[in-house]
Parts: sequence; structure tokens; C-alpha cells
Amino acid sequence: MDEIDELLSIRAAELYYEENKTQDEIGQALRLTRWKVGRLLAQAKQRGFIRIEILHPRARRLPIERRLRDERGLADAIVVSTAGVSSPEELQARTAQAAADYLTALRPVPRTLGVSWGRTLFEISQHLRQGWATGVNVVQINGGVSLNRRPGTAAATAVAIAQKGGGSATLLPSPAILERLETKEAIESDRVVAGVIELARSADAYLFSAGAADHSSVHVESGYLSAPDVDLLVQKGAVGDVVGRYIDSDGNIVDPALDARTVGLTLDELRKAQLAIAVISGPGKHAVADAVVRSRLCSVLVTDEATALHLLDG
Amino acid sequence: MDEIDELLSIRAAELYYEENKTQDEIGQALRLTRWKVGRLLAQAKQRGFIRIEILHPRARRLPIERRLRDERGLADAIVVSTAGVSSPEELQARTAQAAADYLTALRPVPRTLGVSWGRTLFEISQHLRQGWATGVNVVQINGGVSLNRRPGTAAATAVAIAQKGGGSATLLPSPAILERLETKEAIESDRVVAGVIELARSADAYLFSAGAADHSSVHVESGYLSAPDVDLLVQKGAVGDVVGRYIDSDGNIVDPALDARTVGLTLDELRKAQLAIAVISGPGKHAVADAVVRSRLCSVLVTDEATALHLLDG
DNA sequence: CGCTCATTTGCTCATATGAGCACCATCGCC
DNA sequence: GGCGATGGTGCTCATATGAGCAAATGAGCG
Repeated sequence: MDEIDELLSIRAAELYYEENKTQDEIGQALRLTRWKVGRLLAQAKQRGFIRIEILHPRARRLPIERRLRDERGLADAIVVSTAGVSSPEELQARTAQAAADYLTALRPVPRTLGVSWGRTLFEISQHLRQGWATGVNVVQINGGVSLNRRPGTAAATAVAIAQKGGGSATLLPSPAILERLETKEAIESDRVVAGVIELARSADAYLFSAGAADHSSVHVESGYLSAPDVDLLVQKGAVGDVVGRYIDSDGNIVDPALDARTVGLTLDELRKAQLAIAVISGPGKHAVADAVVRSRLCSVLVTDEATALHLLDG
Repeated sequence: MDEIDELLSIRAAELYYEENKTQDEIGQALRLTRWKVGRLLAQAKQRGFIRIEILHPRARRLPIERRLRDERGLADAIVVSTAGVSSPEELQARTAQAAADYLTALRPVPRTLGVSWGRTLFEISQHLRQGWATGVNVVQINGGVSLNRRPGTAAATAVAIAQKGGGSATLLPSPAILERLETKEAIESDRVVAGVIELARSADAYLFSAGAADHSSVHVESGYLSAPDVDLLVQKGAVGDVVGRYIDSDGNIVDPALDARTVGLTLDELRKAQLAIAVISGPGKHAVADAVVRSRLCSVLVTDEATALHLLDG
């Protein structure tokens, strides 16, 4: 395509997309046949001169979803558009909404849903509508007696998801990370705790997020880890955590001793799941998202456009 | 339109615009008739959920051009797209290119073209192609013996436009602004100068830009005005200059004494012109652009999208 | 200069889309 | 509960568009 045709294709595109002229009318205006106009428009599209965006909080990016499924081997992928997003909160809200939508539309409806906790999960619980399902029981899959008093604690999240889904919540009454291995083993051998973990293992589906390995982590905020602890993990190669377990960019446990003191499903148990839905979004989570997908910790990923593109091209 | 239809229209738009499905296929996927799909898509468009942009340095915004013509009473308007513009230089280049294109396509071809000088005019002269016209003579319409040595001086601009247009340039051998009124009157009474100004008055078309009233002005750069001079003009209400004459937001001369010392066509002479093409772009020139259009200093405006929107809505 | 081959052009025809209209469900009103 | 009004739905039909193909154009080469 030469210079002159390129310019003509732009003129044609202006008349077609901005002025709603027919190809025939454009042909008359530019002294071209309507077929030539059609070809110019096709070329303008094909060369990427025409960008069509869907501006809506609920808009998704289907082509990127397909690429994620095909190129990264996911069973399913949900990618929310970042067009028109003005704040990190809005991005988080969009992703949570998409996750809630996905859960609501999920068939067969899981009888038991294993969930983690954190900011993302709490927001998903808020975006689910009352009656999103009937009879969905929820079980926590990792320890999470919150140490702070903010709303959105582990228990509130699981309870909200269960209540809105017409089922009941089973909480895992344990801290996320214990200070001593012996305490962790003692807690896990407790009849109630062991029962909850057993129930968690048998869940039909899992819904969890991932945290970035930095000081903004809920583990720091909740007091399970200190800022220097996190720095040390980063030094060892940690990119983030899934259900409280810190992984490197290949999805391997960074600190086995720490991991042994962490209560809940192990990553290998999660990997064996039929349906593991990870919800990960935000610029700070590109690295964890990559690790999660690479190491097959999830079969379904709900994320934002920028993160998805990072997984594909970055 | 209720919530559910709005969501459906977004899903439909995704399948239509991103996946290139037909409305019929979308109907099958979403369990709707194809007519319903068509209506949903129409509503999505109408409600502004669909944004179509033409990404190209030569792209124009025809709907905005029409609004400028209709709402601001311009004979013609050229608005370049700002989509994908990354630097002020690129914006300037796009606008200059559009002005060059407009000149090239102009019919009837002007036999004599009056031009001002400055950064914008120089850039236009560079974007004109060799042979853009045949036999177009160029005459300077305001004083402009440059005091500095940079390329793009007043003379070089006029000569380039004329040379590429197969004609000759007539320069106005005078400073832009004189220090004393008597000197200005003496210069204007000089046979050669008076002849050039007479020729300028008889031009078929004028091409000029406008400067912002700030320290970046070419008058400051060229030494005709000092920074405090400009500050004083701003205090008196100046928003910018046209052919060296400073105007307020209504297009009136801000400082008649200064104006009397300025050599070249007067603004009223410019206003009487059949065809006066103003080329004004950049965020710093919104106010001058508005003054120029409001006071009918130009019949044709070449500008950028942001400036145009300012003229319409701001 | 004439030939070949590749590309572009203008066409026919099938398909996709939008306009306009009859019909039907839903709602307020009696 | 009957009844007209209102808005949405599915249709017919005209139009716009894209696929595929034959003719025309023109560049390259003997």
C-alpha cells in the first residue's frame, strides 16, 4: 500500500466511522468505486489504523481471553477492559465484579466452594448479588483469623459469599502462619481444624487471589509477617503469595520452613483441583500472576487487560 | 434500558467488534433474536459505549470540523486528531501537515498568498511538497526581519513556500515592531515597503498563525518585546498576537500605541479578506484561538482536536 | 517490442444489516 | 376484571457489505 492509498484509507475511514456515510457515498466523494472504498477500509482496519474500544465497567477483552486460554493453557480466562479506568480502586472493582459474574454464571454450580481471603476476595464477596446461587457452601482453604479489626476480614468474606449464595460458611479457626512448627502441627491435628481442612480438600471449586511480595501485603498488615520478613522472602526470589504461601517466579515454595508453618491447603493440593479460579489484578501483581499461571496453580484466571498482556507479551 | 439490557449490549458489542461475529451468531450465543442484537448494538453506540478512533498522524475529526463551521460560523475548519500524540512537537507537525494539505488542495489556487511568519508558519513551509502549486506568489503581511540567526526566519519561510509553489516571494523589509512611531511611519512611507504592503492588501488569501501572550512568544525570542513588556500586555488583557498585533479575548487591540508601531496589515484589513486561514494549535493557544475565531479574524481555521473542543465547549 | 506474470480493478452474487410495520405483552385506568 | 395506551418484539423488505472471480493493467525480461 503506497502513501496515497494510505491517506485515502484514512479519509475513507473518517467518512465511514465518523460521518456514517455508506461506502458508495464515500466512493462518490473521493472519486473511487465502492469496492475500492471497501478495500481501503479493510486495509485501514488490518493495519491497525482503526481502534474500536468498548467503554464500560463491565467490558471484557475477548481476544485477549482467547490468547490466554490458547497460549497459556488455561481452561478459561476473564479479562476486564482497562479502558477508562481512572483509579486502582476502579480496576479492583471491575475485576471483582467480573469474578462475581463468573461465579454466578458457573455451571455446574459447585456444592462446596473453597475460598481464600484478602482484599480481593472481600471485594468479590461484596459484588456478588444476594441469591447468586442456592445452596453453595463455602469453606476457607487457608488460615485467617484476622489480627486487625477492619471489615473485610477472612470470616466476613466467607460468610458473605455463603449467605448470598444460600449456603453456610465453614471457617478455618486458625492463624495464617504460626510462629512455631509445633504449634502449627498441634493446630492441624485438632479435630475441628482437621475436619475443616478435609472439607476444603473436597471442595468442587476454589476461588482465591494472590498477593504481591511487598510491604502492602495483607500478611504484613495483619501482623503475620514483618516488613523485613517480606524483604527476606523477596531476596530469596519471592514474587508473591497464594493462600499464604510465598512462591518464586516458577511457582516453587521460596521458604519451606515458613511454608511448613502456614495453615491450609498446600499448593500441590490446589494444583490437583478440577476448578481453581485465581483472581489477580493490578500493576503490582504482574509477576505473581505470571508465576501462578506458569506453575498451573489455577485453571481459570480473572484479571485485567494490562496484567493479561504482561502474561502474553511481557 | 435496564441493567440487564445494558450488560447484554456490552456482551453483544464484544462479540461484534472484537470477535467479528455476525449479529445472527451473537443471537445464537446469547439466546436472542438477531433483531434484538441489532437493537442492543445500536443502543450501545448511541449511549457512547462504543468508541471508534482513527489512529493516524493524518487523521482528522470531521464531526468536530462540522460543529466548528456551524457553531462558530467558519467557512471551513480542519481539525487534526490528537489520538496517539505523544509530544507537543508531534501535535505541531500534524497541524502543520494538515495546513499544508489544505493549501495544496485549495481551489481556486490563489495567485498571491499573504503569509505571516513564526514557528508554525515555518513548519508549514517545511511540510509543503515541492510543486504543491504552480505560480503561487507569496508576500509577507507583517514585518519580520529576524533579529536572530536560527533557521526558520521570516524570510526563509516565505521563500520556501513560494519556491515550492513555483512562484516568487516578496519580503517585507522591516522589523516587526519599531521603537518609535516616527520610525514606523517613515518605514511605511518608503516606496518599497509601501509597495509590499499594497501587494499584501491585494492578496487572494492569507495564511497566518497566532502567538500566545507569554514569554515563549517569538517576539520575545526575536527581541522585539521584552518579557516585562509581555507581562504588561497580559495585565491589559492580552491573550496573544496575530501578525504581531496583540489582542484581548474579544479580538480588540490591547495596546493601541504599540499597535501603531507594528508594521504590516492591520487586523481590520485581515478581517476584510475573502480567505483568511489561521493555523493555531497547542494547549497554550486555546485563548488566542478563541479570540481569533470570536472576532472573525479568520474564515478558515486549522487546529487540533483539544483546541477545537475548547472553542466549542470550553 | 512483445510476452509473461503478478497485481489491481470492477464486477456478480450471497450475506449481513437497518428501516419500517404489524403484533403482543404489560401497565395504568376505569 | 375489562380496555386502551405504551413500549418492546419479531417480522418483511430494501439496502449495504464482503467473498470470489474474470478482465485489465503494468512491471520485468528476453
